[in-house]
Amino acid sequence: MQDGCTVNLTVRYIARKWTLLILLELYKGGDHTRRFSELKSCLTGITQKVLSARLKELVKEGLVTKRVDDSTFPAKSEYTLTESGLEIIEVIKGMKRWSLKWKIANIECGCQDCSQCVL
Amino acid sequence: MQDGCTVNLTVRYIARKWTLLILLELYKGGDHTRRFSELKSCLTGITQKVLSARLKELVKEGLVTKRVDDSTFPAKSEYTLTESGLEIIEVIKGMKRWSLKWKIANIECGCQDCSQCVL
DNA sequence: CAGAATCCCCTCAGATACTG
DNA sequence: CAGTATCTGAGGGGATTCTG
Repeated sequence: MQDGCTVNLTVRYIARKWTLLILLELYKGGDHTRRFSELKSCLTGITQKVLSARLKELVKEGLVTKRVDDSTFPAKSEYTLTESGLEIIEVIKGMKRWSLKWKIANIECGCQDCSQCVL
Repeated sequence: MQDGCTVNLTVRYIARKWTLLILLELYKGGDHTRRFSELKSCLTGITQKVLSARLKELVKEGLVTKRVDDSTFPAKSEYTLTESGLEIIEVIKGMKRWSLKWKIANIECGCQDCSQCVL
């Protein structure tokens, strides 16, 4: 399986729909932390199922940690970027520089992670 | 469409199955050039249909140029990395460093683009 | 609030066969 | 050699409903 190559795997991993956007939202949050509901409302159009699945994947791969506060009801869930999560943001910044320079598909982009954004 | 974000688009673009592997094969070739049949035999398991489709996409987005030599029969087709193609390889190197450090899914990887490879 | 469970659609990629 | 055409299956993601 050539699919098994490390770089390829990583790229395919973060390219799953919504994954990169979730990472960027966490990066923007204070302490690189966001609640489930915050992510849900930031990421227009995402479904709970997908958000939940992506977060679970990210936790599993160590890019994000999860903390549940059940002192209150309903319980709150907070998700935070880990060290590896922060480091992959740096790689993504490099990718962003490339994409702004070369404009895949000449897309005019007006949303969060472009010229004016955090990256 | 949050999908429209530049970085996200770029990542999803090169994460299509085989795309990254094709770029790496071209990078390894002399003058960053490879023939269709060479790519076909290097990339074990790829079908002509998919190889053809990916190359067409890469040419369209300007990462690769195509040159046809029809002075002979059958005609030969050569594909070469462009400047933007070469630059994205550099970004991919950054991604590779990350993936070797953090090992997505703890995959043991023995193939071309890992520790011993060109990247 | 933060999910889990179903159902459904639809794209992507593989297999195969054909052509200039 | 370098593709194109057609068919098919698997899986990813959307919509909706239910629960601790």
